[in-house]
Amino acid sequence: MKILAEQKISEDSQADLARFAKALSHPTRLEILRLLSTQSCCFTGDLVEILPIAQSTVSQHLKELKIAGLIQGEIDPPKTKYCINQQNWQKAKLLFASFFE
Amino acid sequence: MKILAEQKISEDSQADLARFAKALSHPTRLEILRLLSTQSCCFTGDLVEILPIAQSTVSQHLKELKIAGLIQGEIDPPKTKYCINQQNWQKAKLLFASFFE
DNA sequence: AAAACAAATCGTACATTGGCGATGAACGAT
DNA sequence: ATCGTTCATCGCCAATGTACGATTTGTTTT
Repeated sequence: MKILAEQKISEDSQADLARFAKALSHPTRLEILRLLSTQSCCFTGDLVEILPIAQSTVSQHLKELKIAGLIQGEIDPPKTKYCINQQNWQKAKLLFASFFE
Repeated sequence: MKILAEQKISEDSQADLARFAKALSHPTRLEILRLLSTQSCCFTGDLVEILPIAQSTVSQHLKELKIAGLIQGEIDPPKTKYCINQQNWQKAKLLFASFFE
């Protein structure tokens, strides 16, 4: 029972790790995360200015990062402010670290 | 000059990180890497037996992992033996660790 | 109510991925 | 030389990802 439960957890962790890795697998998303983790937060508009891609594309990458759980956005009308989701950021950090031993 | 060089290195590292993350973004590839890192090596056939997917698909994932530099294969006719590429494995480990601070 | 702004979403185009079966290539054994 | 084994590659397809411009949504200001 215990062993089965642990296997289940391990499988889930592997799926989680795959999802996090997928979120990190695009240079633009890495750049967004790097910007958000150095500055504590960013408005979408700031990112659009910095990144050499269209506003709609930035918005889409932000959406993916949000779905992956790595960032969170709060509306501060008329702007939206994004920051790292610290809880999942730590979780991802741990998952990667333990994957590499 | 030094600063520019460091920025270049940093950009390259980000691209490297994205490529590593992409290689890790599929559960099957994570499983392959996990198997290879616990046992020191594996024949393709062993992986095909363990994994619930077709031989050709396993072979394709192995190819991707090889291109990403995370594994290396040596032919031991008629079999092929795969193992972790330790150098790039360490590189990936460091890149992920420093990305998460 | 209208205009202005920020950001999300929609619709479209194209490239890439992930899966499979079938075929090909390399090699050892018969 | 043929056969069997092992693995890589090919061709195909559906599904997903990436990018864009255009439009919509939501809010503030005029």
